[in-house]
Amino acid sequence: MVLDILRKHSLSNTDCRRAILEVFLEAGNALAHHDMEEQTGERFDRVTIYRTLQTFIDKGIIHVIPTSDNAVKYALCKEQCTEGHHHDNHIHFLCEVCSKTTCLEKTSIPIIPLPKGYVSSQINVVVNGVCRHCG
Amino acid sequence: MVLDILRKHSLSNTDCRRAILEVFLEAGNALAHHDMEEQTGERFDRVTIYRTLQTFIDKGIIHVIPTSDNAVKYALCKEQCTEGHHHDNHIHFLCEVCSKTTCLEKTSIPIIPLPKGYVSSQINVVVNGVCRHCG
DNA sequence: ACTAAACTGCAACAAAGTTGCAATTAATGT
DNA sequence: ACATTAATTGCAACTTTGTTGCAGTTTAGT
Repeated sequence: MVLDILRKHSLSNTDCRRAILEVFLEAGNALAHHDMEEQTGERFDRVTIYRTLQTFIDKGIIHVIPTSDNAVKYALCKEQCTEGHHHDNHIHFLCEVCSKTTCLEKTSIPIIPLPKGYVSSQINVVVNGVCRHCG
Repeated sequence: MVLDILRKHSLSNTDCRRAILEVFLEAGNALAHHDMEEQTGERFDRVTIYRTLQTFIDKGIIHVIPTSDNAVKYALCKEQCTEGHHHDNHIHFLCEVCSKTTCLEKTSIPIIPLPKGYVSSQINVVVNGVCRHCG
């Protein structure tokens, strides 16, 4: 699984990359850099984690979520994303109780009417509230 | 104008508060903490600016915009906002050319269908693209 | 003009993110 | 299996962003 992802994006198979992908796959929700340090058992340097996450973004493996609490979070992309182009047009949900951020893959972003002269290239929707598990 | 705002929210009239409000009124778009330091001519301490911005948020004078480039930006609220409760249910637009963030006051946030069990309390929509002036 | 409360600046700190460089590790061909 | 090259990592140092406590100053109200 993890190895498939790395091979598919022609990334070399290293400890850190494997560990980070495993954490993403297990978590199922979005994670911050800080979470990554913890979840990998402080085995890797902060800098290495930053660089690995950046590599994954560049390759279209993960995407950044602009949360309303201004913590940068990352989540796995689905199939559609490729190197240089992300297509994560789903809604993100930030639970106020458990403060987990999840991708609502099945919801798609509605068409938003913009004023004259504005052209949209990407739309980010972050919904705050109470999630399925905490409600 | 500036004095009216301060009086209306029973805030005392100080140099820093006046300066910051003036910058907001002149700019018309959202500004980051860093912009504030610059625009006020480095006259005030970083800490004072942070605290002033926080006071304005608490009083419902400005609101925070969670932008997709993960810089915290602030913009003036319209009439509806009051102490403790913000009602900025408009869309924010981040221009990829001039990188200015603007509030699209006249657009309102569409109804977003959530999966079963999710309850929404606030929705943030940030549209990236090219704005009226750069398009 | 006086006083209490509010506000500001400073110092010190913590957290988040970046860069350069040397040492290590992975992938390749033989 | 092994040597070579290129990619990756860890470390040190640094920048930026944001926070806290405290002492000195300013504001609002009498």
